[in-house]
Amino acid sequence: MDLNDAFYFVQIVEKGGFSAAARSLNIPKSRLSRRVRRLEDDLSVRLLQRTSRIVTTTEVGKEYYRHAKDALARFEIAEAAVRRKTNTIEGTVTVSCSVGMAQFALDQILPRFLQDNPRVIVVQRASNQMEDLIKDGVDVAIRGHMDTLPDSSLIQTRLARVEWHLFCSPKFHDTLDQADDPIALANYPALVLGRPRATHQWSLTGGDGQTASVPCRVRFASDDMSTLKNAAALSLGLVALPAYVCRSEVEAGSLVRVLPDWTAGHPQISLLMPSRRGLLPAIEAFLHHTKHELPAILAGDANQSKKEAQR
Amino acid sequence: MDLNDAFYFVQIVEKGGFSAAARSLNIPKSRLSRRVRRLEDDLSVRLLQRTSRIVTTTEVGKEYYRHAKDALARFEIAEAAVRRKTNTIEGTVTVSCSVGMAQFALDQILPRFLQDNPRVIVVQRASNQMEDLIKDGVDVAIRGHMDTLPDSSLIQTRLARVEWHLFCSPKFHDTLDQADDPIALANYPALVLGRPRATHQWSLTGGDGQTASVPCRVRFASDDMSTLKNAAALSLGLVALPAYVCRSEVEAGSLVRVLPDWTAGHPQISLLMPSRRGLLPAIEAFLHHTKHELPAILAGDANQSKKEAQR
DNA sequence: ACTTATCGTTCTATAATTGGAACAATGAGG
DNA sequence: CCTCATTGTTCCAATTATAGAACGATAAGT
Repeated sequence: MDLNDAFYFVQIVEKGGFSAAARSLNIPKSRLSRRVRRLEDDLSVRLLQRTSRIVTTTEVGKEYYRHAKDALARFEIAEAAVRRKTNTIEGTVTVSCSVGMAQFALDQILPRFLQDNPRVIVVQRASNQMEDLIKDGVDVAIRGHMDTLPDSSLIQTRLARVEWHLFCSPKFHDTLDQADDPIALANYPALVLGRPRATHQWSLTGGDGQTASVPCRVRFASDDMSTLKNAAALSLGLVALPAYVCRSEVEAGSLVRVLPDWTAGHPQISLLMPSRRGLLPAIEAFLHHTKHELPAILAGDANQSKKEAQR
Repeated sequence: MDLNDAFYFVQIVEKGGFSAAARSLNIPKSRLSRRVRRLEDDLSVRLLQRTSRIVTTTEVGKEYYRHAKDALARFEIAEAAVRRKTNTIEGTVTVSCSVGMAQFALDQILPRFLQDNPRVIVVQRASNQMEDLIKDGVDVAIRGHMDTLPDSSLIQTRLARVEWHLFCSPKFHDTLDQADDPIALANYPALVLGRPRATHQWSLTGGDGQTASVPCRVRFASDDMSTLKNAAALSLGLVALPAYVCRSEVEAGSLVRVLPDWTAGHPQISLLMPSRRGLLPAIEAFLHHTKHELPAILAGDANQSKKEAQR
């Protein structure tokens, strides 16, 4: 009974196929094919039902997967325990995050982490669509979300809450009829993140808890926050963005905040991990670093901002 | 990173030495020696301190042993879970069949199977369109078909051949011009299964092998055999249905068979499975049960029919 | 109704692992 | 002090697993 067979099997289940697993592990798929067959022969039961096109896990296969995955996690813990004792923080940490997070928050965090941990390799996957952490081999994901995340199989840690504000250029600000009433902002040209819905509107929350839905006219929609920011600076319209994304522009005066008493959302930023892998020292180190550094950056560390302003 | 190395290491720790472990496992000790060294190289730590006389576990080795033993225990649990399932008739069997088959044949078979196998869960998927067994996780499909099935990757077992007959109500039967000539039935209102083609016709086969194609006028088309049967009983027209579907109505006198010497098709009923290898006992039990019971029901078990008639 | 891309499996020369004997190191018993 | 049995390690022919191409099957794209 070869324990590695179980490992290969788990990889195939998680990656969703022989080829996918082979690519991910950088091994030929002929090996996987043979090893799984041997495992099935040993157990004298079919674990994967396969055609040339798709692979599905049988009832027994699911059962075996659950336990085997658990066993493998223990092995990783065993290895991690040894590495910890030998003070070797090394290995690869794969981090998933949104493009915006990459550009405006992790750009400050990751380089420092790499400096502090010279033997760690970081692979960053910036993407705006939430990927399957396990299938894509992601160790840590940093995501913003409005409501509580449903996925229960993931470990989640709250990092910070951020505020979204409305911004526009000073020049555009002058053209507003009234700059203190949400309703008055209706039907101004809007620069929106992502793909706009038919009837786009801003959901604003006032300082005293009151809410307002302001319909707007989509002038430009993009996945990229930088581009939106530039468009706003060129007076093309109003844009709702996370406060930390626009901080430097506001300080530099190229953007001004519209409706300073209202927010355009305050999502929770969470850190997600698949199961126990977080105990690997390199991942643990990344976790610690991020938990320690990210909230200050998202909140807009007051001291640092002031320092920059003084210079 | 070879997981088996960890297994060998644990054995050596538990048996107290390379030779003892080798004897216990019935493998040469040269293997153990090499594997432990490789494990130590991978972890870049010494796990066992060995002289030619005595073996002691290092501090890190003890730590690794604790976790690795734990992981191995999980693997045993995984294997045990599979063994249990392969030794017990239990688990879930997913059965795909046509709606008609579900209503008029499996309705008698499945309850008995469930009674006989109390630890088995059956999931029935009644659908008139052939689904992808593997993609949809179907263990067993029961299908009727005229010609040989093409799909080669599936295991197929012939269960029975059934006959389709023409039926109508006694009252409707009286209105027929001639009740013994296929040609004379042309253009009577027809109740047809499925979606009717532009030119619908019955393909009839006589007792002596002669064939006839009789065009007909579609009055009502439905996917549901029950509804068609009721419509026929209400004298709405002629209907072609499997004999076993209408047996009780014929015995009760609410339907009569038209052209008793002619059949309207005699499809093969087959049982399909994704693979023969590593069958779960529960599925095997279902197979056996179905092969044993279904042919009699489809053929219209004479004894049982008579018994029911006598009561 | 084609072509194309991708899937899992199979084939075979090649590379890695293995078993068993020989090995040096060690301590027990006389 | 000197066997001698037993320890873990090393060596090399024989076995076994492997990589990579070829393969048949299957969807999707055109």
